[in-house]
Order: sequence, then structure tokens, then C-alpha cells
Amino acid sequence: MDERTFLEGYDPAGFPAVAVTVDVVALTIRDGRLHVLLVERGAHPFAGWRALPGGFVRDETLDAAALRELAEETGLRPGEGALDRVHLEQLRSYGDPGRDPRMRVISVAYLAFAPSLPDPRPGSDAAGAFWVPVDEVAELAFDHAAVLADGLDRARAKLEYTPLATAFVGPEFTIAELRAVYAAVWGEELHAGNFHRKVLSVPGFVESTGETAPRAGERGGPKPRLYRAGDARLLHPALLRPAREDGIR
Amino acid sequence: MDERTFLEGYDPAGFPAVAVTVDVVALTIRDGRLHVLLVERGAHPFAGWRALPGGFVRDETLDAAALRELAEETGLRPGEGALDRVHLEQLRSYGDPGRDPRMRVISVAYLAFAPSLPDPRPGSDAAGAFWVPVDEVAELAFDHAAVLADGLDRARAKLEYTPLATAFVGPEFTIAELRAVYAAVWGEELHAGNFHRKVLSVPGFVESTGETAPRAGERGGPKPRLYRAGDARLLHPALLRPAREDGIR
DNA sequence: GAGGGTTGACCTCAGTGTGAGAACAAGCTA
DNA sequence: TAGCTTGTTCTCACACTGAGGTCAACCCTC
Repeated sequence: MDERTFLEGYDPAGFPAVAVTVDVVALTIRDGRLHVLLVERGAHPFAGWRALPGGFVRDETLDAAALRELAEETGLRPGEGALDRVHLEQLRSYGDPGRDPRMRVISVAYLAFAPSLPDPRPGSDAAGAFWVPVDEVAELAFDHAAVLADGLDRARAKLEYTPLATAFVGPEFTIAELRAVYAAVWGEELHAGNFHRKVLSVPGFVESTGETAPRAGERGGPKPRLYRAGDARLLHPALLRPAREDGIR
Repeated sequence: MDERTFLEGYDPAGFPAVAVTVDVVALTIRDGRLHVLLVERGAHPFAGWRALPGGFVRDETLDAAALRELAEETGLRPGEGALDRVHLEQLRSYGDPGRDPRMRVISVAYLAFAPSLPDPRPGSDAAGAFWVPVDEVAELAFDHAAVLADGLDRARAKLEYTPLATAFVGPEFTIAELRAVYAAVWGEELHAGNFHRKVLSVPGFVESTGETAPRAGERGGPKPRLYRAGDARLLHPALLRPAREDGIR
């Protein structure tokens, strides 16, 4: 039997029914704090609980499914600008039997990073969605608390060795804005002078626009220079976090 | 309707049929070269092609499915010793429509690291499995070439900041054996003196057994000291790869 | 419009980690 | 025994980092 004949006679019903979903850990920074997008579930199971936005995968790639869910839940449409600058990457998959009481569900989790996005639109599908500071997130539906924790770990680690922080700011930004991203994600302040030296010394991290901001910060200081994201995909040498206590190993 | 009533009336057949598989990128080092475990497919589709070992997920966790597939394909049984020391971690998931010509298949890929394992047992299910040097792998079935490439990237990166290399050697090892692991995975020699200094200076990477090997290497030299893996889960500071050419970014 | 406080950009200095090379003795093979 | 290989330890120059200071631009209040 050749492969064509085999495929024509193949019966897909011979395998156990499994559903595949995508769940998105969407992170943004508002007012200097790291926020995650959550929805309030209207339907069972876990009706009334907060959860990560997500849904069943249709006839599309996993990446496309994640982007679609994000667009639906924020009320933003791809092509509208804000969503085009979102950085999206796969986090990992979760598939313990029993993680969804309905049936066997494998969830492919995604991580999204975006510059400050508007509040989800009232009246749309996204009416039940909102941004929540990550340190105020309480219980979540399913195993979403673990998914969020894994996403935060990944985000914190990737700031070290990739230019990911530039995904949280606009197309032009100041060094101080970039430093605020690191401070919000890592939860600790960084030495301004050393950060400045480091960012400018890593090849391809940022490039100068030659411009300065039209005005200084609210509380004074000189007009800061503006930068764009550079073309580096990895930071060499890396921008390491201040040493965690040695015990963490 | 409360949640219990909802679940009792729930019909799992309302979702598109999707199959979930696990595929395993199992790596080991033999004769100083990095090898990957491959199988020769007996059944359609891709009959006769080489592929990563894998199969459909049953009523088990994803991790358990990966370990089961690895055991079946190597002919080793969990509890037999060798398999208990295997390090297994999830790599990522692949789910493009069309990646399997039969139906929609989501594959959760795993990465396994093991000390030199025996050849798969002839006569068992694993008769069609064999270790292949990674630089001699040609075309693979499905999108397995991309999966393997992602696995190698991950393995190479993790050597830098985790004590993963100790998963490729036995319970007691010499610094030179550890250096050979790095050389095999990274594909380049490391300065022996600097490597030695570095490994001993990173807290928790290795700990001395106080013993020396019973004899020196085949070509002479003093009897090397023996070490065990330490308790560190991350290397601080990291053991960085020799700088790739700057252009790679 | 003068003054105090804040900030961006830059600099210095000491300490740490790294790459490259060399020294030396133990142990192998011929 | 001779000659070579290898494990272990040093040395030295250089790069990077953390901590702190300097200075001028700029905001706000008085």
C-alpha cells in the first residue's frame, strides 16, 4: 500500500478525543507597574473566576490562534497599529489529565509583550477583560496561576539576554523609560548611571534617533535623548539581574 | 445551572478532532560526539523515513507520555537504572495545520539528556531505533528537522547557565569528562585551564568526592580527581560560550 | 526671576571574572 | 628510559560591573 492509498483510508476517529486550546499571558506596563490581561469567565467551568484569555484552536497555526484570542479579548484588531507591535512567543504546554473538568484539554500557553495598551473596549467581546497588576493577582481558574508564574519567569529571564524590553515601550523611547521597564518587570530599581553605560555599550540594543524629547520629565532635568530599538536579537554581553541571594541556586 | 449540572450535560464531541502526540529529542554523547535517538518509521505516513521517537498521548501527563515513549524506543525500562538518571524537559509544541497529512496533530516535543545509553535492543519494539551523530542527520519525517534544531539550540544554551552537562556523564566524573561534554555539544574545544578554574569556582556546580580515578587517561597524564554533581540549579556566574562572531546577533 | 530639587549624561575607581599562555609533575606508550 | 600527553595551578593583561560623584539642564514654587 502506498502512502496515498493509506491516507485515503485513514480514519481520524480512532484516537481519543482531546481538545487543544491556547491561553495567553499578555503583559504590559502601566503606571510603572507590570500588568497582565485577565478575563472574567461567564460560562462553566469556573464561571465567575478570573482566567487568562484563551480559547479553542481552529483551523489555523497555534501562533495565529494566540494572536486571534488576544485581539478578541482586548478588542483591538490586527492591522490597527497597536497589535502589530506586540511580541508573541510560545511559552509551553500544559496537559495534565484533570486540569479541565470537562475533558482532556491540552493548552498551549503564549506570552505576549506590548507597550501600554488601552483598556479593553466595553460593549465588545472584551467587556469582561481588564489589566491587573501582577502582584495583585489572586486565584485563577484551571492551572492558570502556574501558567502565569511560568510566564513571569520567562519574561524576567529574557530581559537579561534579549532586547525584549523594547517591546514594552513605544517606537522611540528614552533610556530612563527602558530602565523603568526593567524596574517594573524585575521589581527592583537599577543604578541609573550603570544602566545607561550598559545599554549604550551593547551593540545593536538601541540606536540613537539624534533627537531629544520635546520636554523633560515632570520634575525637571535635561531633555533626554531618544532612541529606537536596534537590530540585535541577543544582548552580548547580557544585562544581568542584580545577584539574587546566593541561596536560590 | 451550577457547575456540577453543567458538567454532567457536557458533550465533548462538540470540538474538532485533534490528536496530541509527544516527540522526544533524546541526546547522548558517544565517543565524544553528540548523538540523537532516531527511529525508522514502519507505517505510513512517511514509511521508511527516519523520525524522532514519539507517539500519541494516553491517559497520562505529558511528561509521563514522553518518558514512556523514550523507554519503549530505547528498550530500557524505568527503574532499570539508566532511565532514572535521564533529564527530561518540555521543549515546545508544534501544531501547524498540515504538519501531519492524516489529521490535525499537535505535537508536544520533549528534550532528554542521558549519559551514554546502550544501543536499542534488537528484537524489541526498539529494533528500528538507533543513535545518530547530530551532524549526520539528514532529512526527517514531518517537521522533525525543525524540532531537532530547536532542541539543539535549547541544549546548547542551557549548558551555559545550568549544570545540565552533568546529566551527560555518570554519577562520578572528571573535569575533563565534563569539558568533553561541552566540547561535543558546542562543537568547539575549550581552554582546559580556564575551564577547570571556572567549574571549581561556580558554587554548587560540582563537589569533590575526595577520590581520584583508578588510572589516568589512555595517553598518559596524572590520575584525575573525581567529582559529583553539586546542588546548584543555576550557574552563577554563567559559563558562557566563546563569543560567536558578532554578526550573529 | 531666583532658588531648590530632580534628572540625564558622563566619569572615576576598586573589585571581579575572563582569555591566553606557561609551568610542572604524574603517568602513559614505545 | 625517552618522549609525549594530560591534570592542575599560576600569571598577566584586559573587560566588565557596582558604587559613587560631578555637572548642567530643566521643572516647580516662592
